Amino acid sequence: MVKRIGFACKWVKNTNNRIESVAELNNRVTTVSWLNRQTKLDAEQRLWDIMQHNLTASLQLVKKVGSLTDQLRMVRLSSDILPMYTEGVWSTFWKRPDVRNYCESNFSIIGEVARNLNVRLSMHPGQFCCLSSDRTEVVENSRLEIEYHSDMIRWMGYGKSWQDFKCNIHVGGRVGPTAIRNILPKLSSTARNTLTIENDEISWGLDDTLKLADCLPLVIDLHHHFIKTGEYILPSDARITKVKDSWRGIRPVIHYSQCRPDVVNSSLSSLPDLSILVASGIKKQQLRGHSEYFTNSAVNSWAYGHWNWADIMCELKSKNLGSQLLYESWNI
DNA sequence: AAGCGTCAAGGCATG
DNA sequence: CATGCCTTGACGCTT
Repeated sequence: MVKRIGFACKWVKNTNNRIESVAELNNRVTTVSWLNRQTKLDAEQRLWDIMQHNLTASLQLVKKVGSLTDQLRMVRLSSDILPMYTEGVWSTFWKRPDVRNYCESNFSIIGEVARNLNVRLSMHPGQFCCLSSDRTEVVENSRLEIEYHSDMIRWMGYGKSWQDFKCNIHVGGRVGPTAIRNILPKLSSTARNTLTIENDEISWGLDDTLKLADCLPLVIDLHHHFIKTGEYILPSDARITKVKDSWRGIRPVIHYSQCRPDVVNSSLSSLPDLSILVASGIKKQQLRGHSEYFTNSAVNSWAYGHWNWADIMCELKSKNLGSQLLYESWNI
């Protein structure tokens, strides 16, 4: 069993101590408002160009990750590969048969390469995907967002069996875990095979996501759990056992990040104490932010204990650079 | 070349 | 009720 460490969405390089995006491995973007200012022809040409670029870049990214040592072969693909896929007006572009054919054949290559190179892939619909909203139109839009990801996952040849791919969401919204449970029968089999539920740091924490352990795998975000509760949860904790069991034999994935050292402003070799930080006037909002690198060695030592039972997705500004450093510090 | 304003969507915190 | 923030840069437009 390979123990993996991964990163999210973007490949960067270090140039003169500055983190710099590598264009040919990363996505291009556009905005609805920009598209609306163009002629339909120009706008659709732009979407076509972005689609071509992003699919090529995603393939190159998977190949790049596939060239790393086994334990670093894990990456989250961006949700922005096909911009406006679920937007009210421009979603029509993505229904064109020529567009769908292009997506289908190119995503299929990405999936094939990932499987050949043993790269573990995932995706993560963003904050606007709220399956547990109390507004029906928001739930419906969120369902479409899930199915957008499911289309990409299916084209890549995943979603055929339980957790051959991870598509991670938060509970989101005001209704709570029950809403997630209730909507599952309305989702595609691809979505039901790939969805995972992550605890957040404000509304729905680990105690809430655990209520879904019988129907979906749970992703514990160690940082979110710390921000919400102040706890450095241990691998031996009974709740961790429940999280692990929710994956039904597949090696789980957890998320890991650290507070920004300039916000915490304390020793980098001891565990920050949440209650002391909050008492000193630091807002939880500020503590939510992710650091550039994993500079706190005490927090790293604690997180290391979790690598035994789960692959670790790093959420860092320094992306692949920071996860590589973490791997090097752990692989002595 | 450099600087600045803009960006689909939800929801929470703040005033 | 209205505004700003979260995340976060990348892009396009102006100077």
